[in-house]
Amino acid sequence: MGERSTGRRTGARRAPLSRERVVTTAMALADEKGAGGVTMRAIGARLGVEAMSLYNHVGGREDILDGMVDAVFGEIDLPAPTADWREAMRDRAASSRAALRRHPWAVGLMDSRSTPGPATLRHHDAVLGALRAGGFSIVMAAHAFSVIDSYLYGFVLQELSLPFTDRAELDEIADDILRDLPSDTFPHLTELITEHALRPGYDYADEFEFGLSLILGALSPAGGRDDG
Amino acid sequence: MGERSTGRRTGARRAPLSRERVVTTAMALADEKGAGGVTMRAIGARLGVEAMSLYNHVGGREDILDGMVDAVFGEIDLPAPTADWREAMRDRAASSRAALRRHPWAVGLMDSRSTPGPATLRHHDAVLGALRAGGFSIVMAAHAFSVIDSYLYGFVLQELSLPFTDRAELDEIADDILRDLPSDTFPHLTELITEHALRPGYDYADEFEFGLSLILGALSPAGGRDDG
DNA sequence: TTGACGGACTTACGGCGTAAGTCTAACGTT
DNA sequence: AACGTTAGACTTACGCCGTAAGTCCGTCAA
Repeated sequence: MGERSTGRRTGARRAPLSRERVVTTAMALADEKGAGGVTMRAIGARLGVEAMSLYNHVGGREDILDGMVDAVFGEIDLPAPTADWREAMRDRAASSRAALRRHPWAVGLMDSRSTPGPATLRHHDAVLGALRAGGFSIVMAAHAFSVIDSYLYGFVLQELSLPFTDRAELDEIADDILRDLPSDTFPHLTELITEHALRPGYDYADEFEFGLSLILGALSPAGGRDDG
Repeated sequence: MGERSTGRRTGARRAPLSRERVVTTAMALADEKGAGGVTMRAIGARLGVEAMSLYNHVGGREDILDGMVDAVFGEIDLPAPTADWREAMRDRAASSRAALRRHPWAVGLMDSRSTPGPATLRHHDAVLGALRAGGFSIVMAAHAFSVIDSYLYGFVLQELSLPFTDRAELDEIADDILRDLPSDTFPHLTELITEHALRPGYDYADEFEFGLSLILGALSPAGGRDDG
């Protein structure tokens, strides 16, 4: 049993594991192979370690997923408390959307996770702080937080579940749908596709701005629909 | 090998399988045990059949999940084309939210599914039709559809990922958070919890109405922020 | 009576998360 | 230098999972 050594010498140790390294590796794996690629064995392989060794540093798979979601919140720029709450919200929305698009698995993970991590809590606290600094009462800040975040997450969710990723795929899918349907089965859908989505400059991502402006424009610290 | 019979007699046949029966059973399973409970073996067991028999009627697990999502869309009341587009949108939002809460696994499934089924297409067509009937142009209808649905899905997503389900759990979680934190680590979060969420009548579900009214109020066929 | 065939059946494979137990190299103490 | 402790890796094993492949039987048309 002399060949039991795995090849490493006493001097050439591998970097020590840690919860953070495990979570980071899991994120890289998810970015590359999708949420389904995150398995204990795959993470271990990346780190040059057996799956079971991970249990010395994390509580299990669920713990890793929690860590991943929290890490995504950690990547979002915190809004500063400023009088211009609209700009603060706009910046935060852009930063959040960028993070969620960078890690497309994050939205899907969010709805099954219920214990927020420290970065998540810090993020939420900063958003509330920015709204309070903008003159919102506690109740109105809660309202504003809820609308903005709902819109943000919902938009990204839809954006990510579109059956196409670039223009070529859009054209292909549109053709498929139009060919299958007798053209008047779903007249408004057909209309939308032919006269809007297939037009040269169309990009669903552009819709984000419209909705965000609509919401931010309608919100005000006073609670009504006038400008604050 | 006489005992090979599984007990059924020639006369007492079991109801024949079908894609629809498989999907319906899968939904019941998901409603009861969560999305994780939907396995080929579990569905088969419910139907008194081995897992592999399901493959005679569905394309595989993914096909079943597609069918489940489409079935949820099928449960949503279709908006009628009417001049009062705001009421139509309000009714549809309520019906959608009810369906998504009845089947909490649906939102989580949506983001991994990219081929919409017939009920989904019909639903989308009806919503577009209601907006067009309300006077929206194609482009504005696309805008309106996007904001409303983003808000809707995002709200439900947040609602479902709350770490509590009823008042007692809220109190417990709130206590946990407040106890763990040195009270000024996340001052605005602390403030929100103690002075708002722990108040007697608080219920996060109430936030839905605020955001929906804000969005519907700000929308108009003309595209501006005035009333249509 | 016979032949075809739809649909349920069994078996098997590779992969999953993780419970349980083992082995080893480094460290603090003597 | 010798020794016990211990952290953190390791192996093994269990019961799940989705599904590819092949078998077997009851029904029905001819």
